[in-house]
Amino acid sequence: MPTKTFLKLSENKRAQIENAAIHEFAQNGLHGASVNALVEGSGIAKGSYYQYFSGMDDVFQHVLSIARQKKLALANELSSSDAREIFAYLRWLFQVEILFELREPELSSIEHHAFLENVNSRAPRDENAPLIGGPSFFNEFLAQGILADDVATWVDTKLAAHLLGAAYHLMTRQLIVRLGDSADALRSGKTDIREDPLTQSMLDNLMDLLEAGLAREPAIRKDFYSK
Amino acid sequence: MPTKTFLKLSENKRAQIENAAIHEFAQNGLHGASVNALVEGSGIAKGSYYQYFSGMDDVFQHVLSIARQKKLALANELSSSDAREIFAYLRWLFQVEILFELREPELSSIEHHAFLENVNSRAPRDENAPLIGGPSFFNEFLAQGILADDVATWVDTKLAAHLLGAAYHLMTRQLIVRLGDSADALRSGKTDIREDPLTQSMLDNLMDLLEAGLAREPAIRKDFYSK
DNA sequence: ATACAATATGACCGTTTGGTCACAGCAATC
DNA sequence: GATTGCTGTGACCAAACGGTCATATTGTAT
Repeated sequence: MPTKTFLKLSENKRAQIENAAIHEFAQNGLHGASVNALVEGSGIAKGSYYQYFSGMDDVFQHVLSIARQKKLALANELSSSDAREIFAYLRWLFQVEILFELREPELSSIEHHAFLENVNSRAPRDENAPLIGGPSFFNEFLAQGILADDVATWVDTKLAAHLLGAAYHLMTRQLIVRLGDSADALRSGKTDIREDPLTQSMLDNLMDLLEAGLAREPAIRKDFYSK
Repeated sequence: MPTKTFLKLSENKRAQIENAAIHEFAQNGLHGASVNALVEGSGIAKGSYYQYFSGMDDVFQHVLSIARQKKLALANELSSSDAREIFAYLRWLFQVEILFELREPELSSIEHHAFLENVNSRAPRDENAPLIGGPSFFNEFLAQGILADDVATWVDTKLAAHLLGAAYHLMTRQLIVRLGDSADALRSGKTDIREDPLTQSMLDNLMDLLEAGLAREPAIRKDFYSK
């Protein structure tokens, strides 16, 4: 984490440093970034930089925490109408993710980088943080779903949690591509995402895919094939 | 692609170079690898290396093609009993992927790196290659499924294709972790994956998740909730 | 005004990076 | 033996890398 010296910095100076880091990491991820680029982008001396952060990892973690903070704020802003039902909650999660990607594309990119670079490594995950979209998050999510009788008991929660995690992290960009021109209205807030027909129809489709797989007994499913 | 000089090399020398590259890329991906490491691992002079390849990308593409080749060979080896039904084919795909990860973990890692680094970048995908697991592959897969009446017509194939792609690339390692000790028997070939109860039960669960979402009319689904 | 601590600075360090190139070795042709 | 063309080599390059540190500047307490 940053030193106390950094935390004492003036608002705009800190913002300048953070924005440069956000820009760099969003483009190149953690592994692709360079300290020199971070420093030059910040407009301060290199020595100062090392007085604020212990190294690149430190900066990345800090920026990542900013991203998560902002997403949390956005999530609070977009209150969910009926989060009790578990698939309504999942749908709400995707809406938050879409809005976050639209409004804070760089911070969103950083989160994706963090997720993917974590997946990529064979190192054991950090299970300590029950983060939104993290490895243990959807596990807990599904466990709750079973308790609430929204998810079928036969579902292998660990397996399904990974499936949800993959969908959660990899689907958003595709959804946004599909939004096309109507993305602008969502980004600016002119359209409420909860009432945007295109978004909702895509989410209908996606949620149907997921919900059908999670909510039903396979024996019952087999009896009522669509064909 | 490699120069003709490289293709004229003796078997063991070429293998030595390729193995070094495989090792390096499996560990660090394309972006994390270094030319120097590739050269030193190969035991040849740097000048020679640049006589074989135009640069790191070139080596990576070559190694990637090796990986795809080997996976194809493995796929041919593991003949599918009933590939006509589309979900049986999907199940077979996952089995191939599991075996590939078990028997050629480094090549598999390279493939995953290629996929993830591609996802990560905002650059447009290469749609020219209808590769197994590639962006257009599952699209075509689902289109066929609809024709064969295995997939419901209401399914948004592009959306679902991305979901399948995500599952395909991110689930395998989790599946293998869950295999635990029985992985060794599969790796050595002592157990046929098509008859391994643990594998099949996990695939049952995974396929149920996917199949239920893809095969059924949402209206029908809603009538027959498991609860 | 003085003293002392906290902060800011960029020149500088050794290392590693991707890439080149003049030269050496070698086999085939004349 | 001389000539030619292909292959192999590692010293060498400029640039970039992460990181340090003596020094300069600023802030604060006395």
